[in-house]
Amino acid sequence: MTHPSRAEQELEAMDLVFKALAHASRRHILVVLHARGGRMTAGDIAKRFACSWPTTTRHLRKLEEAGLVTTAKSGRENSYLLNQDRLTAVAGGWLAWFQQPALVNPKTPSETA
Amino acid sequence: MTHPSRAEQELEAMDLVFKALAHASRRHILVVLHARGGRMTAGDIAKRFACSWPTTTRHLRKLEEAGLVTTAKSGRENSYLLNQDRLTAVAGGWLAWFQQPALVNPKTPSETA
DNA sequence: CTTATACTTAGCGAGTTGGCTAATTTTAAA
DNA sequence: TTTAAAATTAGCCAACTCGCTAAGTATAAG
Repeated sequence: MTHPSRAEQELEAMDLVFKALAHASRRHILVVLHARGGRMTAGDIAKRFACSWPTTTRHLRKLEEAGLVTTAKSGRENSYLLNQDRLTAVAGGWLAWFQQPALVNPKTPSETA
Repeated sequence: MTHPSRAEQELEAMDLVFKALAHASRRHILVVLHARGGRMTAGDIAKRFACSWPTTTRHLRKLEEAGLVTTAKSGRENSYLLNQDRLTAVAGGWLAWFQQPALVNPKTPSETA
């Protein structure tokens, strides 16, 4: 195949989102970013965390790769913008599955495969 | 300190849940489990996945440690039960944060620290 | 031009993850 | 009692994660 299908891209995208949410520091960054109105410079974010600035940069990179934040450079400052819609759409979308009733009968009499 | 505080326990619990959700196979197990009514044997789960049975067992162990499934042994079969409430409470609870308005003014004139 | 500021990139190292096969355990069937 | 089935545990290994420090880049200030 020459290119991944749309469905494969979405699965890959979802995987990046959940992997991004797997670390407490990254979840924390998103919360702080939201609390501060959805926009902060890299320095303001780094200042608020115990880990070193390069470590924070790498966390931000993963959030960016997952599409959960975008960057906007201006002068020598680099701002990060929360992509709230994507967070709630992807993670919330997956989670919403579990509000739905089950697809099949829990215990069918003909329990084939 | 002799024991972790309640808040620390909850943070630790949330971390286990999000780490459990970080792998596509584990998310898939939860979805299949829900679709089949919330209860399946280890064998039925293992059959539906490409990876080996021991690998699936380990995924199930992580889901169990996160409190997302519980086990019920009966004879030589081991059933896994979906803990749907915990999944939606913990993951959904964190996500719900982002439906709330921001805590502080996005761009206060006195941009201190 | 030189220096400081704001960040990122490079690269190291300990620890974790996730795949596998082989071996073991437990219970049911013959 | 022997054999088969269901599942887990043990242990190996390559790959990834995430912390760090040091070095580099780009822009603004002096």
